[in-house]
Amino acid sequence: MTIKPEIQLDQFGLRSTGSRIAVLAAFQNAGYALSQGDIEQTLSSQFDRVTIYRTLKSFLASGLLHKVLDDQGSIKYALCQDMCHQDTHQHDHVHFKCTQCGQTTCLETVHIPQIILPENFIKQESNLLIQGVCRGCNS
Amino acid sequence: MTIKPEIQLDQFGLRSTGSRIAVLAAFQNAGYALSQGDIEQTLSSQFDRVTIYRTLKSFLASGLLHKVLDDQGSIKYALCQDMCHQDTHQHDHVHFKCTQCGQTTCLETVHIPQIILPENFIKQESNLLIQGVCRGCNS
DNA sequence: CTGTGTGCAAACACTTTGCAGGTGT
DNA sequence: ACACCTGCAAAGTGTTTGCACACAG
Repeated sequence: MTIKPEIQLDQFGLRSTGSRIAVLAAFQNAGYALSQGDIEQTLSSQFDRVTIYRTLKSFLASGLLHKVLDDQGSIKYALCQDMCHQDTHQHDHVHFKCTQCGQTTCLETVHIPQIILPENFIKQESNLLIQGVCRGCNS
Repeated sequence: MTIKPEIQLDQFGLRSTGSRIAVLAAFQNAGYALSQGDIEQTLSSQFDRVTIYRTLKSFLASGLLHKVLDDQGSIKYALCQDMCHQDTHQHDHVHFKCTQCGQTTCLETVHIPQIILPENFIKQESNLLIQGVCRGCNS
């Protein structure tokens, strides 16, 4: 189920403003990762481009969104899930980008296996992007 | 050991020109992933910025380089290794980006484990970027 | 000689910054 | 009331395209 944007914003210590509610709702509706450009289109320029950049930045900082890597270099964002709260995050899931529909989704159920690094390397964070054909396009 | 740029270019069906030799040599010397900007700096603007973009593009197309993801969205490139030839590629190794020195290296010896995707997802390619502290900086 | 690569100029796309005015709490 | 958010303008950065000339094979 989907939490009402105003409430979720409040939970993350963010003020409820028009643009924030709209951007958050866009993520909730999409269900997949969005870039700044995607959001601008979705909201059909209701809000200034700059505002969206700043909104994304504050969402990232507050822990409402996490970054999703892309093979084209365009950074995308996705909603953090239940295991994530303002401070504790849980992001070891796999991201899947479909080469047909272009959508990048979080596969919450698929986790990044533990990787053994060579001596003296310290791991802090990891990102796994798998590309291929998604369920919807594979028919 | 390092192959002479002219010979390697020829092996991949590319003409030997000044910029291509210089760019390829830059990758050989660096030993880690470079972005367009890194190359421009390394070659201290000996060549036009546009030429470098086009050189990278042709290297990618011919299979001499492969893309390396970055958490900032700036795409980097790294030399393909021995297992790679014009047609057959082998890129299931891990990329490691050091948060201190900023270098992204290919950990050729660390492979991406097999991931089991949900029903009906077809995997074509995968990219694993691990961030942390590298051997050199961890002292 | 021929087709491909290069340099320059310009266009295009993406992101950030400064500032004045508006808004949530 | 106050701090924070927004919109606009502008600058900064990264990447692509068109065209004339140069060069590798």
